[in-house]
Amino acid sequence: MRAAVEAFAERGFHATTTRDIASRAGMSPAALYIHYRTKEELLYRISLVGHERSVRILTEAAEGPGGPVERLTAAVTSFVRWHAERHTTARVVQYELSALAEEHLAEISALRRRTGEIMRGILAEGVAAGQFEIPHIRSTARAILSLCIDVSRWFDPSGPDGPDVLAARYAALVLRMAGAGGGAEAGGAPAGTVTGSSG
Amino acid sequence: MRAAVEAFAERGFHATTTRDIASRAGMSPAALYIHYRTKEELLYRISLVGHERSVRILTEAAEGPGGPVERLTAAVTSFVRWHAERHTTARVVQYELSALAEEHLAEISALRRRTGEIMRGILAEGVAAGQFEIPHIRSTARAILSLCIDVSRWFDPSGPDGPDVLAARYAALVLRMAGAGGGAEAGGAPAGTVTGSSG
DNA sequence: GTCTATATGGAGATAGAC
DNA sequence: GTCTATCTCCATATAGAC
Repeated sequence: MRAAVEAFAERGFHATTTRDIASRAGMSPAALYIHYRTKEELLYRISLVGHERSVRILTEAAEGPGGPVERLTAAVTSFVRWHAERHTTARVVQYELSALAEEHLAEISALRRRTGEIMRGILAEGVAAGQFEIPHIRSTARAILSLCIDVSRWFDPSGPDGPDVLAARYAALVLRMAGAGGGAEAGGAPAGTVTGSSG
Repeated sequence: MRAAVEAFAERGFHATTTRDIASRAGMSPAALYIHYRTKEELLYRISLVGHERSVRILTEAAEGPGGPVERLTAAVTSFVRWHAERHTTARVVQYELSALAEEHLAEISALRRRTGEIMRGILAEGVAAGQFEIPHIRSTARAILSLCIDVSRWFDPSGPDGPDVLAARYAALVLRMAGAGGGAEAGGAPAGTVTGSSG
């Protein structure tokens, strides 16, 4: 499975051969079929684990300590960090959906809808508490998730910023998108500044 | 070429067969090879045209009328609109880079670097003019472009929001990311509100 | 559970007539 | 510039010994 993740991430699902996966795993091509019935099932397993992880990350943030600001910060921080640290896996999880069989895609799509719901929940909570100012929750939630997901497309581990730095910067950007920061410190305050306590 | 764009967008480059492209174009498979030497060259042409268009869109916005706020708004609006309206093409342009031959990828990469430079220029101009407040220009520019590009991945023409509505919402989000809006109207003002005149 | 060997199908690309 | 017919290669997946 690790070999398949690497190969799919490098070349894409369709450009990857079962021979490539097998040789990375130190096996013969035939040995793969003991563990997975088809190449697509291998992709499905990878995709399922990754999507379950995404839902878990966001759920833990959404139910975590603190108020909406802390929860949104936690959600973006850990979601971005995962997409950066595990950009290889994430790339397969996020960009190879069209290669899934129909019934597998349906199952995965349900998990993806769940991530949208969780993000909208965090934003709505913040608006209700008067801590966010968001003209259109649905679009904003989608934009935030889009921003996080796309990290896996361009992230380069040899680049200047590591996952933690990137995650912090993105969390600050997202707080701005959500109109957080109260009415007092706008414009002048550093984007990293966060109101509220706890952690 | 239009047939190839459609096929690549639907299935991905590697999953698309030359027979599929040919039949969409109402040709025999052999006829393709009169116009393009290989399937990869077809992708390269599509990618090149798309990237040149991206650079042109951003350049026109960056050199357009008004100040930094108007220019950033114009850049995001037209860039997002293109990724939504032409999401089929954009998907191929943005997500099939790994299928390009080495020398073609090098040429395309130069154009992609150019888009980053243009966006950083707009942001730097705004910071210098005191109209943007941006802790880290490079990351912010990359995030803004990432946000726009990723539109082509998820955009659904049958969804509730058309390209124009989406573009306007994204422009408003991006102004927030840039810390625009002066120091006066923070928190309370609708995200669509823009300071500055001209147009 | 792994191997070697292979069945089977379909891919990209070309030949040569028109 | 387009066609039909086809070459050649390599893909996924299986068979059967160990």
